[in-house]
Amino acid sequence: MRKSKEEAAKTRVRIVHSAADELRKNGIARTALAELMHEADLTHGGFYRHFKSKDQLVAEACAVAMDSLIASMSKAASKKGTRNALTLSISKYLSRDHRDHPENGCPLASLGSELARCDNNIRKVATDAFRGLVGLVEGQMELPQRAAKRRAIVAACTMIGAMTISRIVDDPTLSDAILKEAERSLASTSARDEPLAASLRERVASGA
Amino acid sequence: MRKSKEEAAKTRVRIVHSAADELRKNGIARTALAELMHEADLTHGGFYRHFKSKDQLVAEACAVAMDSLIASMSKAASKKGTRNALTLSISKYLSRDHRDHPENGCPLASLGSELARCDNNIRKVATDAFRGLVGLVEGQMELPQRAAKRRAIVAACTMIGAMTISRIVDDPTLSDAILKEAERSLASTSARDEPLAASLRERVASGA
DNA sequence: TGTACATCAGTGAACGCGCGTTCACTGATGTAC
DNA sequence: TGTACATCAGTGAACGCGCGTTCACTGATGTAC
Repeated sequence: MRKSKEEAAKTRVRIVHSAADELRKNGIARTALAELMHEADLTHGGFYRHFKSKDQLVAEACAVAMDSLIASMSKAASKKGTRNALTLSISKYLSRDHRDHPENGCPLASLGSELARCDNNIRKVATDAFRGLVGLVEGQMELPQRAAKRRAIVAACTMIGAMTISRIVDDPTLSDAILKEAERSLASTSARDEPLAASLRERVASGA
Repeated sequence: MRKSKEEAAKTRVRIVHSAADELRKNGIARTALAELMHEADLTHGGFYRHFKSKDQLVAEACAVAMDSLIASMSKAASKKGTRNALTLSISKYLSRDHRDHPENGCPLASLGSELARCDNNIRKVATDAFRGLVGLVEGQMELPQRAAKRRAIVAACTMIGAMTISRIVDDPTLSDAILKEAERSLASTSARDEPLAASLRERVASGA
């Protein structure tokens, strides 16, 4: 039955990926190791050959999930068109597709309140994940570094909060509005002329 | 052993309140009925005399929790001083005290990601809770109703997101910064002259 | 108003299930010689 | 290069615990007459 080291390494990766999906879909507490191992075409007994605990897997899966989100946002940002990179990134994050597919999305949005009660290791990974998201946004702002970072922190919180709430809300119209309004509000966050642009955009949007 | 209707009604309220605390402190999945009944000085067997399921209790506790948060924000907003009502409300929400005491705070922040996976009844209550928070903020804005509502939705998401993340993050400096930056960013949200004020505030803050 | 009976709030034990973790086992891989 | 043995990835059953829910019971309250 023993597998080669190479195969074992692949198995490990498969477990982490299936965990990343299951965790974001069902939450930490409701994700069962047996189910997640089955998803990776394994029986649950073998789990502890690869990880020392469920918590360790959660930490790794969280890191992988955020890396993949950031990669997909970066990819979206590099699309050619009239809109700038930051607008594209934010629009990707605040999309209905993201809302409707938490299993491929931001772990801070799908696991946020649970992460706050996790062990130190997981919180460390989650902190890095947040820093990663802030870094992405910050890097796409056309602003001096300090101001960019400060705005990026708030923008990331708005994105995470809006995504979380849009999934809770049972009224589809409100859910859509949350995403749209957050996107519009953040659209101005990148521009150096933010204030005026935001003000104008809002007047146009409200038909005033 | 039977208690009078009056006493039974008080017992019920006690259970809901102890649930509101326990749930916000430990999350939905990790809150055990036995523990929460013990907190209300009861044995767990009597639970089903008052509620038909844990989910029903979660729904009621969530509603009570949000009502109490909104009351405390309103109270904070009515303090005399130079700062306006909205600024005071937001400052109350984004306080370190709120961050450090989830058991008395916003259920959308402490339970957010779990609520997204709850049953319809709970999500309905959570939706009302969100609308309540938006309503409070909206009502304190000195803006035409439509614009106020649109900004209030985003402000509420930013507040909830910032509070959630500030509790996850393992770096106290970053945690404080998240709250502070969100507060500063939202400070301008109430004023009709938002854009310019925000811009000036930011320049002053960054020492430019 | 008093009496007899039904109701039901609260108790404490038990049930049953899900799930994290452990364990004995298998047999292919890795390694020492 | 071949051989003997150790290692260990993966299996499948079992353990043990936590917890939501149920249940028989108690005795005070509520109610019908």
